[in-house]
Amino acid sequence: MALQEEEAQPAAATAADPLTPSPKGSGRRLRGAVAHYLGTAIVSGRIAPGERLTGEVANSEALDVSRSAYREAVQVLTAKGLVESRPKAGTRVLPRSKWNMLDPAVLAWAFSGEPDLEFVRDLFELRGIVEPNAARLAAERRDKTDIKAMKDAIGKMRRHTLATEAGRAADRDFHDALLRATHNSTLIALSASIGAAVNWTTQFKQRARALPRDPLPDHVRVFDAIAAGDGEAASQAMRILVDLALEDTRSAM
Amino acid sequence: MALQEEEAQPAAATAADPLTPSPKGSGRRLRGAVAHYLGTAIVSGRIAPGERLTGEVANSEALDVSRSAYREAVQVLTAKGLVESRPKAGTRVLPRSKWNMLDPAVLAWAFSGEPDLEFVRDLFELRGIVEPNAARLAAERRDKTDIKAMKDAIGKMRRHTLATEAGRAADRDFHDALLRATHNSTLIALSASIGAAVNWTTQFKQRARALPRDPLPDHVRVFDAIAAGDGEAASQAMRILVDLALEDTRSAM
DNA sequence: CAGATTCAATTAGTCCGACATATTATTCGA
DNA sequence: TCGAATAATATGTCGGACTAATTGAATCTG
Repeated sequence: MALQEEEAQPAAATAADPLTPSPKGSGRRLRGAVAHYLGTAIVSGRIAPGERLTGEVANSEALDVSRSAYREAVQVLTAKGLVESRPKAGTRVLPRSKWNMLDPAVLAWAFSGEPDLEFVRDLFELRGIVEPNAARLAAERRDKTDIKAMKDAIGKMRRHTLATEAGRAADRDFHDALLRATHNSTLIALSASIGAAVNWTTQFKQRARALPRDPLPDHVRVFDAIAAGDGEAASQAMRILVDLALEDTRSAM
Repeated sequence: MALQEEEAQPAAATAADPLTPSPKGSGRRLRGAVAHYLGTAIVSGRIAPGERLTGEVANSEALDVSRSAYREAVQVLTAKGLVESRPKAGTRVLPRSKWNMLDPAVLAWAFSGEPDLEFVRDLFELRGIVEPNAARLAAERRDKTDIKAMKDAIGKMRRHTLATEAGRAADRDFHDALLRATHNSTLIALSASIGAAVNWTTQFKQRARALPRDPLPDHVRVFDAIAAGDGEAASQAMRILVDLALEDTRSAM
């Protein structure tokens, strides 16, 4: 039940260690680890909506952190709509409809374990709606900087395969650059969410050992249309790209 | 500079009172007031990206709150991507591209003052992309509960005008019910954001004394198409609705 | 006996003061 | 001039005490 056991312990714990900040030393801050622990517990369903989580005093000392750190972690969850705290009533998990599913951290928690297939479908549906339209806007508004960013991402994708982390990063960079090229702050805010979907998808396809298609040509087609300023073509190309990605992922499931 | 002055003070403060939780008593919690204060200060641009806000000790005592409460407020801002804190370096405002613009609280802060016209345009663009497609999905997936919720909202819209708060709430309810009818968790998460846009828009049109169009027929058309299960018609009707709303707002600016 | 009211128990909210830790900036030495 | 040890500084964490709000039960009243 402890957070950072004294030193090397033969990994004898029956239940999975609740908190281990990160491999070497202390990566993120302590409260970040607590937030991650509670966040994954909630998103994964281990603590169901409506349930009351243990009181601050008890829970904080069970996790072996100060009440201050624990509370700050809970504030983060509250800010993301996962829980709600009231005196005497305690801290309750809110219904899923209140959760900020598009928050990058929530997405990370959702994907840290076995992600819900239905949720992956939802994210793809969002991509299918947003990205083609975003591509159209990008084609109309992109400036030299945007084109360069996308070109660089394409170049990196060409050099690295999707099996490597660098390749996946390049993929994410491309979609990120595209969203930025729309110069729409709300779409840019969606970049992190869509990036998470893209990233997890490719990783999943890798894991399923099903990498039948080279995604590069699709991306190049989108890029060319945007660089040429052809909104309609960009939208069409992006729709195909997303559809194919969805198909690949579906078949890999 | 004080948060809650002893009692009735003749409002003699030169600078606007930084924190006054809410009219009667203490509506939201203290840290909520601090977060609101800092949040609006950042979103409104009074503290520009890259700037460093005053140290915790100094700032907390300037606001007349404990350092704990102040820190918890900062955690909220951190969770929403507005700031980033590191030891010795202090707490800096992050670039706008890192902000969770779609977070309900951030939207509320953005609309608490004079909202940025460009941002309103961005939100409308998002509506224009998301809502027609959402209407299509809603037409395909809605169940009896969804239809009832939308029907109720339409009924309320019929009874109250948009000049009243009840009318605006009904408008929001309709769009919220529509997004929920898609049964897509990411779109439901967008409901709060889109609702904020809808709400602010109608309010703005009211303020400009320009209420030329009765929005009810448009909404009814969307509802009928969804109830009938006609996705294409629902999408078309919603596109018209959003376009008209955008046009009205644009002319009111 | 049903309903409203008071009251006490519980839990989060706030406060304070101290120490630990991580970075940056500086200073010293090769 | 450059690099490494060092000091200063702001956040991070801790612990305990007290406050305030809310709930649920006991109690009083109609």
